[in-house]
Amino acid sequence: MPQARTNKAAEPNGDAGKPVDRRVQRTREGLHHALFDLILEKRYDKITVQDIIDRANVGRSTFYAHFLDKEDLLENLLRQLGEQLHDETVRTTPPADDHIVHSLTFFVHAHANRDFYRAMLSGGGGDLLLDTGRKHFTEALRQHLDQRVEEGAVLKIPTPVVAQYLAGAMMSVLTWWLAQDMPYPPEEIDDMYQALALPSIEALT
Amino acid sequence: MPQARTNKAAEPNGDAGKPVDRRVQRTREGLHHALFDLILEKRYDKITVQDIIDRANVGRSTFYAHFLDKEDLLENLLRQLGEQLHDETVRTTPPADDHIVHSLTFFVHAHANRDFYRAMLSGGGGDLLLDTGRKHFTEALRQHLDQRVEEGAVLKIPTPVVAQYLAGAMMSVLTWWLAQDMPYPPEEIDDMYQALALPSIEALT
DNA sequence: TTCCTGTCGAACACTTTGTTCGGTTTTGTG
DNA sequence: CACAAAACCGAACAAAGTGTTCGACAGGAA
Repeated sequence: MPQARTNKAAEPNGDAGKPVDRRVQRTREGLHHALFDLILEKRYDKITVQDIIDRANVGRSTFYAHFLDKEDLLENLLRQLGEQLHDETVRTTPPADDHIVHSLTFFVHAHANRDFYRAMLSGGGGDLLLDTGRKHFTEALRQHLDQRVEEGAVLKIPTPVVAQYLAGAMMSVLTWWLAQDMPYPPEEIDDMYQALALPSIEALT
Repeated sequence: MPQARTNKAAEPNGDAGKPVDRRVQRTREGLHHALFDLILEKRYDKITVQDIIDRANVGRSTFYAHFLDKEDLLENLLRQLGEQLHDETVRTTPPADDHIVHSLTFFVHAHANRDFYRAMLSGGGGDLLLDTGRKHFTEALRQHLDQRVEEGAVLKIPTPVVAQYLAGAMMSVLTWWLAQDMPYPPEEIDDMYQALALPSIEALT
């Protein structure tokens, strides 16, 4: 078996440059694709392992040789999408920025993958997606805020609270925006978010 | 059967004052209690219908005569807790208030029922609880904002967006606070929330 | 080629779900 | 009290899904 009973994707993976058997790559990608496609077709929580392996044309035992269960596979898939988004952010965002944080990238990414996001959020697997997103965002925010503190600013409110507050607000607006079929373009909804967020931050010092 | 295949609790229930059979009341309460207790003991998503009816000492068929499934029961339970909270809010909150909205009551309620909240949020059923909470909060906010608009204020940002933003931030902070074992008393965390929320609102006009 | 490692797929034991139905008990009411 | 209606019991069931095992096989690396 590729790797038996552990969520190996969770491991830091020391890299070590092992090229990874092609067969492994294929089945992984196949399963990722299968799940992704299926999510666009039916509620996530109604998707069964059988559905996935049928679609991916993969043996049952093979599935369990790679992932612990359906959710493990989803986590993996989300991690991948997350990295994709992260790269995009780095590439797109210019070094200096008058915004607090790259929130626009989130909206753009969500807009680009709107079908997936929506299916995810209304299909019962929303927790994971939102948690992942919130973590990314919180982390970025905390960095930004800590930097300010180092520059001598004194904040009235602990940074974790602020980060959590803003990240939660972000995900909430994002969710709503998607659920309403995106009544505004990404730039516009982001402007609103920024308009709401900035006053709070300025009032902090 | 009491009522066959519909989530009757979802019905507006025109009341009509039918006293409701004692047996029905008992089994309902029993099931509510059972689920509540079980949630304090094990992850919600690991709880089975069998667990519930064993604990409540109720026949299998009886369960399905009252609720569609485990989730339906949970929704019911949450609705009840929600009403409890609502009553508390009405009773506690003085008519005039310098705060935007009764956010403190949320924190107090969460603090009082901290075990349940925490178990819920980390047990896989968090979606429902947060959704319910967010809806309550959003609704209250929207009323508040609409009132302002009627008084002649012009808002730069549509009220639904603002309500969603603030409600999401609220639930996020609440979640974090609970996950961290409530490092501050309810009043203090609420002050922080208000301190973050008020500037946004004032910047709206 | 030669090994090694993944993959196949059928079979299996197990858990959970939701329904059915005849028989029993409890309520509300006259 | 008595009696009909309503609710409950519980065993049995079909159906679906889960996760594991194992011998046979095939594709890839060296």
